[in-house]
Amino acid sequence: MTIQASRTWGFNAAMALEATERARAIPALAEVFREHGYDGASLALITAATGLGKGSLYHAFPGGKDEMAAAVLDHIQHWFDTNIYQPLREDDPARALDHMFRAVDTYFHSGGRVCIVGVFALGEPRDRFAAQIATYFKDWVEALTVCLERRGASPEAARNHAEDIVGGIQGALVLSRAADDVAVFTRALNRMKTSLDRRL
Amino acid sequence: MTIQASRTWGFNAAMALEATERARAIPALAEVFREHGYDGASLALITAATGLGKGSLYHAFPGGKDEMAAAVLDHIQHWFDTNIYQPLREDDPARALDHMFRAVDTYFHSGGRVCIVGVFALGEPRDRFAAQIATYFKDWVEALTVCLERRGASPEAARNHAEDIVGGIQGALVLSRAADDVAVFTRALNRMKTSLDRRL
DNA sequence: TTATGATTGTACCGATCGGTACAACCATCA
DNA sequence: TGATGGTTGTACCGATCGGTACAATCATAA
Repeated sequence: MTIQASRTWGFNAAMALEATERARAIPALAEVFREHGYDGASLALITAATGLGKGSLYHAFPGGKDEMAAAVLDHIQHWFDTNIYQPLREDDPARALDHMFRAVDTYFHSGGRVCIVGVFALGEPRDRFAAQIATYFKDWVEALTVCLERRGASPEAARNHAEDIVGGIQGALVLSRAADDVAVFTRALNRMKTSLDRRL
Repeated sequence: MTIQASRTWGFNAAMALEATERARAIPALAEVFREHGYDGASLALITAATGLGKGSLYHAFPGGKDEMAAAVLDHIQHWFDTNIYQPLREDDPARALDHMFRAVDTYFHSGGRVCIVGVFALGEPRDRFAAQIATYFKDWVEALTVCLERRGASPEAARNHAEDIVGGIQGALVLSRAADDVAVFTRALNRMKTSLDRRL
């Protein structure tokens, strides 16, 4: 549709097309990496999930699996940045926090979905994507710290609480997945939300 | 030494030998699975880490990688049970809690070491070892709940706090690994320790 | 309609995977 | 010393890995 039309644009249409093809493949790629990890995401699984043959895949991602995973991480980073970190830094603190918890609950399917960045952080591709992994969590903690400070917490108290929350979310994902029970995640999230009132 | 001597014991010496050979290999196996995950732990890495050839390896673990990983999980479960869960259930609560935090800090090398069970829970071998993974966390939460109840907390408060702590430890391992900074883990652990006083 | 160039399915590559088979080895015991 | 049986190194298996090459295909522009 839009793709077919874009073919007639002329000069740099190829670049735009390539970009939209990449973007179109990323959700499926993310799901494969999320469910099988980096090593477990074989080309066979990837072609099946994306519906793209090896030809198209390596046309869009000349760097192979490495570039696919990097693109997925970039996409996630961008999504969290605009949808969660920015509001935490700039919007009304109470509103931004409430929004964050709702967005996190939705994004992780109430704990039924695991965090790719967390999976990568614990697994073997840790070193390959170390920078992107570190940035994801660092930005989250920092944005949340800013938000809690604006809400009245001292710098150290805000940072401590922010680390507790971001870590708590990751831990809740682990426990929820281990028990195969999304209620674990939901409970943990609710406790963090109420802890906002208890802790200043 | 002891192994050579056990060769002359007679009748069921073979079984004892096999058992000790298994036990001797388990620490190295655990390290490989911890650092590379289940899929990433190739037979090449395993033979290198254990110093055992394929012949010996499949003699001690006829079930292959599956049995090796299961043996590692069993060993971990047993270690946590005797060293952490049992004291939580039976010893003086304050002493058991203090002991738990110290043991956890030591076991995970202050966050430099990752939790194999957590890695398995998030990764692809999740279904294969689902029962062992679920038990590990369930037992931990339950033992900790018992301890907090004996310390005076209500059943729900105890359970909530226990889930927060076990989840918090797992989350702190993720964050610590992502940032490649063990201080993150140490800080989180200290905060949990002090939260014991704040929360009843 | 034909020429062009982007797109893609498919055959194939060497490497490595987990696992098996088996011959050589070695300490024991008669 | 020679026979025995547990132990182990090594060659090999089919399958699959990530990646490459390339010919067939297709929509477009002339």
